[in-house]
Amino acid sequence: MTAQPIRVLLVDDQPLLRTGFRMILEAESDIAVVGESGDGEQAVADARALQPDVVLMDIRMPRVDGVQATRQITGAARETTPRVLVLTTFDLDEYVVEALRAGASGFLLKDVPAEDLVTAIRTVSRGDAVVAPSITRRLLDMFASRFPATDSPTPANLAHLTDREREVLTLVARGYSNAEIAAELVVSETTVKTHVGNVLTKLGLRDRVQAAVYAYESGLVQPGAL
Amino acid sequence: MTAQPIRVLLVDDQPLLRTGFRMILEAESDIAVVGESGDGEQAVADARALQPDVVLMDIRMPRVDGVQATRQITGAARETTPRVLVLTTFDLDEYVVEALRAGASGFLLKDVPAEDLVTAIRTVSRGDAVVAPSITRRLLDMFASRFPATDSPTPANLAHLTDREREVLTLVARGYSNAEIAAELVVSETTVKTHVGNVLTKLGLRDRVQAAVYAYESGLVQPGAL
DNA sequence: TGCGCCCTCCACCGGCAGGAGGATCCGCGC
DNA sequence: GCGCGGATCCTCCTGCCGGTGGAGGGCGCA
Repeated sequence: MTAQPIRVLLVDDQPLLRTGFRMILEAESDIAVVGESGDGEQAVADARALQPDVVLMDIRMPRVDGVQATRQITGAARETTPRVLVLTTFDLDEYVVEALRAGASGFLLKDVPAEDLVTAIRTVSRGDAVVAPSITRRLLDMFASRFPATDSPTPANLAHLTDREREVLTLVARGYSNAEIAAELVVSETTVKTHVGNVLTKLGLRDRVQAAVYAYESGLVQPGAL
Repeated sequence: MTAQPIRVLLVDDQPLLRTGFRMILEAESDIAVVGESGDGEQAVADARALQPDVVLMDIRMPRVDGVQATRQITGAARETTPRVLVLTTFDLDEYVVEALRAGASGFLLKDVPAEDLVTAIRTVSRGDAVVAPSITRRLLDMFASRFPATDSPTPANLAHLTDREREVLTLVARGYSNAEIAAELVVSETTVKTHVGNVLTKLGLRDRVQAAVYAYESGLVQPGAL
């Protein structure tokens, strides 16, 4: 695959498991196990010293757990940040989400077939991500529940707004006053008030606070887009 | 694998592509292509009539596009909802997210190796999900950026609020007036105004609209939780 | 050409919001 | 006991917001 073999660091508190993985991986000509770490703290140090391409990381470990170790490894601002492939015994959501935030490039269950493991390592080393199917399912579900909005891209009422009104609404939802919106759109404050009034009437809302809430709830604006 | 073969419906506006996929799939003994649809509208009808286990759905199509068709197929409240495996030519985020919301069980790029395609169909038919590695990468990135929450559970400033103030803030973020909040909390409106004033001062905001926005942006309240 | 929709702007007015300033009560820690 | 912070309540005042009513200009469609 590559001229240089993929450098892998094994991190697990069970030596037996590390040995098992090592045997699987060393059977592949393009993969080289460059080290083993027994806990998170050592893993962080080893990752720094050995500069592996991929870190195979158990999530449950003494001292520093896998999530924290992942955070520290991926957080290190270096040229070549190792990719972290997380191993979980159970597909617990909490760990998955945490590790994700920590910057992991993938998740596998420990009962992964040897073949899939090596494939996953190659995938991750390329910069792509890999997630066990059963975990993917949950991820997608969480994702879908997070973004339920577009089912009604324009919740009926939103469609009744003119472009200008929708534009004003988004600015209201940023916390702008009428005067600020007027300045932003280069029109008079009176005009802004007209638009805001129309929005409130059309959406059946009372004041601009409810309009801002509506903007978020309808998906017109989304958290983080600020 | 199963006694009954996996029933697959092919949806793509290019007949040539359908034929190609059909040839690949029919070489597998546990997979049966039960139909082909040339556009989204027909796909919805076929899915209803043929009751496939898996729908292989192109995203770009005339009339009704793949996202809409997916929504209608997965949205149909029936015993056995077909799993939808979406095919994209490019790994465009927009389509992926849209299809996700629509209830798709997976995403593959059209240049997927034949072997991976059949594996994916088997995975999806089991109820698991499958996503092409390059797309997974993006999904994880979006995920991580979407849930920065735990890193700063309380964006510093939020922590400075008292319980009562935080309570008032969440009600402000629901679009409640001071009078309504007073009624809800069974205190006088004056008290509410005091709390709101404290919140604005502590968070460095100007008015309740900005407070509502802050509540959403900080994650104190979340869309859909209404 | 005329109708309708949208964007633009104005004046007037009532109301709620938010700031200033001060006050009481309670619980907690020194 | 005393101080401190939080929750509760009050008045006065200013200002922005939102409602009402009206008006002109541009653009598309019948």
